[in-house]
Amino acid sequence: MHFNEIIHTIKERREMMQVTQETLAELSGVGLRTLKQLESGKGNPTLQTLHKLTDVLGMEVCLQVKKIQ
Amino acid sequence: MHFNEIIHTIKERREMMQVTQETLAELSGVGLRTLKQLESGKGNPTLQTLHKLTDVLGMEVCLQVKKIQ
DNA sequence: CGTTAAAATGCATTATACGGCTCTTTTTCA
DNA sequence: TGAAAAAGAGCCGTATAATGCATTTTAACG
Repeated sequence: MHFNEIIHTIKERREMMQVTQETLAELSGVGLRTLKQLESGKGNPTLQTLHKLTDVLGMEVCLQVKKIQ
Repeated sequence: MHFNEIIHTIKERREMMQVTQETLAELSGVGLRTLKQLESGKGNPTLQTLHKLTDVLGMEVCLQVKKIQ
């Protein structure tokens, strides 16, 4: 899963849950500025930030062996 | 997948491939100091760092919907 | 339109990840 | 059990992620 995909997934999931950036920021404990930066594709979030966000979104970060292409 | 699991997976995978921290650091472009810190459980890697490492290890970061427990 | 909510952006500050260098500790192996 | 390799840890400068605040832009809707 590529960087952009990960970011996009977060945004998509948030919108699917009909939650504003502001609300997600509050619920997750991530700064609003940080979330905005992330979703607009500028940023390189830490694992912790990613975890805080995905947690609220009912998702989780994982590692998996790459599929052969 | 919890934080520690992710870190542990990286270490496990590296050892499985019989690669030293030093070699993985070189191959991935991640600083040796950073990798050491990571594997010893101290650290909060950025997505980029994680990506560099997992890439060399033939793995990838992904998001998935949490399973119901 | 005009209004309002949501999202994006600029600026500035603080916290911390990254990384090199060196030294210590642990592990490995003949 | 002693030497060498690998891993861990301290010190510390640099880059940048995280964050707040204010402002601007965009989207939604009457």
